[in-house]
Amino acid sequence: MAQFVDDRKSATIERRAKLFRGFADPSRLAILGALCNEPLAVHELVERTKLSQPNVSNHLRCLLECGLVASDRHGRFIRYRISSPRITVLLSDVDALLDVVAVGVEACDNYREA
Amino acid sequence: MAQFVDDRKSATIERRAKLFRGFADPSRLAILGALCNEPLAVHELVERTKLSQPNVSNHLRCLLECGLVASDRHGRFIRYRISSPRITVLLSDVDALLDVVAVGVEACDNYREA
DNA sequence: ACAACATATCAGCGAGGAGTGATATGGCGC
DNA sequence: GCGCCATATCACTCCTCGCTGATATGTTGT
Repeated sequence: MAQFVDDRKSATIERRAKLFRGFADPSRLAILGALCNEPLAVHELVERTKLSQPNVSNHLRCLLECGLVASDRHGRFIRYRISSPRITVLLSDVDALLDVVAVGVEACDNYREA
Repeated sequence: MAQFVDDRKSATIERRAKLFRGFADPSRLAILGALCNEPLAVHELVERTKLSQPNVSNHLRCLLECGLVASDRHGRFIRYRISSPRITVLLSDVDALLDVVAVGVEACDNYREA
């Protein structure tokens, strides 16, 4: 197992933190989760996530820039999809971890209930 | 592969987001990373992460409440350790994902450089 | 009991980011 | 070309969270 760096200013750590923040929002998680099942156009994402259209677009731009999703134009629709299966793996890992720590996480009030 | 829920208000998604937020901070990542290598007392974490002592304590309380770390008193020291190997797995998977998307994540300016 | 060290707690400040609403751009069919 | 639909952009507000500084609690040796 690779040793982890511990200096908070390390570039490695900052990259990790930045990536985690990409996932640390219910709206983006909803979008990513939906895209893990199947590629979808924006208006479909709006329907399923019940977010406003500008909101979805904003998040998609961010996810696109970060390389977490990719997009193809199909007529006047733009279809978004997960860029790598590793994302699905990551989400599954979180669920696995939640099996162990879910109670504690619920209880922790350092973060509000979203 | 399990289907992911897509409604942003789902309890599942909110739990995931909350857990991700636990990891979405350089300071906590530094602490967790250090603890992945070996159990450590607070003052040792302070040395390695170069964070202030109250700051480390605050993060540790959060991580403890969330069940991500555990603690044992040894004399006047309190030794903290990772609560589950799944955490190490999660961190490794993030690094794996970063191998693919690191460039994009660096470039994305929706989040500042921490 | 007192001094010294280890850790925890808390209030207050400051900054980053999520959501909204209005608006702009772009492609399609008639 | 003109509406219409799909998507993107932007300014603004509110709220949340991380850090600091001062202080409290706790433990060990002498």
